[in-house]
Amino acid sequence: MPELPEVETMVRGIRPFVAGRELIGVRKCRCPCRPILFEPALPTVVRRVVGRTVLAVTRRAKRILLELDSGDAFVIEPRMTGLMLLGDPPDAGHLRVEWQFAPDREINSLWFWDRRGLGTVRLYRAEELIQRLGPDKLGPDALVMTAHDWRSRCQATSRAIKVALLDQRLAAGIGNLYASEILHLAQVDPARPANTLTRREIDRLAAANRSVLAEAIRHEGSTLGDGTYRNALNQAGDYQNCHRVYQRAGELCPTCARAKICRIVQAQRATFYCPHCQK
DNA sequence: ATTAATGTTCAGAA
DNA sequence: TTTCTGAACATTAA
Repeated sequence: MPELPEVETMVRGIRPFVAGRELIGVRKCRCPCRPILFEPALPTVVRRVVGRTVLAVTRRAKRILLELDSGDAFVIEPRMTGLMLLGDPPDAGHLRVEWQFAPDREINSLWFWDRRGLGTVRLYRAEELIQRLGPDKLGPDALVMTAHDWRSRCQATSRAIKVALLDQRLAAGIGNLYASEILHLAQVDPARPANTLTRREIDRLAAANRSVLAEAIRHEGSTLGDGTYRNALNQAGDYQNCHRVYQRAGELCPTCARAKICRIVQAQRATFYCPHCQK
C-alpha cells in the first residue's frame, strides 16, 4: 500500500542512482502475469527516451516522476503493490519494467516490480503533465498543505472526515493507513462530517497530518504483515511499529489507555479508531 | 474448497 | 455538482 511516505522513500532511494543518468533502454519484463499498463505503446516510448538523460526524480502525491531532459516524464503509479527497485526483487516473477542506464556504474538498472499488477507506467509530455497532474486534478500535496488549505478543503464537503481524507483532490498522498493514524493523533472521530470540524479541530488535524507523515518518512514507511512494501534496496520499513491504531483492533488505546481500538468500515474500507478519545 | 479481505484509482451511476 | 459503487488484479486467511 504505498502511500505518500512509502512513495517518498522510493524516490529518495532511487534518486542518487538515477538522476543524471543516460537511458539506453526500457523494456517490459517477461513476467507470467498480464502485461503492465504502459502508455503509449512500448516502441513509441523507446523511440522517445533512448539517449535522453534523467534530470530529476520527484514525487507527486503517490506517483513517481522520472523527468527527462526532453521535457517528457515517466509517471509511475505503484497503486497497491508496486515497487521501484535498484536491488534484488522480493521475487523475480513479478518484475514488470526495466529501465537500463549507460553501463558506467555498479547499478545500471531500475526495476518496477508489482505483485498484483494494478500499477501503471506512462510517459507524458511536459504539457500533458500539467494537464493530467496539475492541482485541479491532483489537489495539494498533503506534505505541504497549510492549516488554511485544510480549513477550506474540509468546509467544502459533508462526507465523513475519514472518507474525505482518502479523496486525492482534498489531500493528495494520504491513503487508508495514514488516514486512521492521522485522525487518531488529532483526536477526531472518523465519522464526523468534514464540514462540522471546528477551527481548533482542523488545526489539530493539520498538525497531526504533518507529524505522522514526517515521522513515517523518517521510518521509511510501513511494511505490513504481507511484507509487500520495500524500499529501493528491498528492505522493510519501520513505521508499522509506531502505528497507534491501524490493524490494532482490540488493543488498548495508546493515548487514553481507557478503551480498546475499534475497527469499523467506511466506504468499504477499514477504519481503526479509539471511541473514547476521538470525538 | 470456496469466499472474503486487502487498497488505489477511475469509470459510470445515482 | 457531489457522492457512491464496482471493477481492475494477486495473494492470503478464514
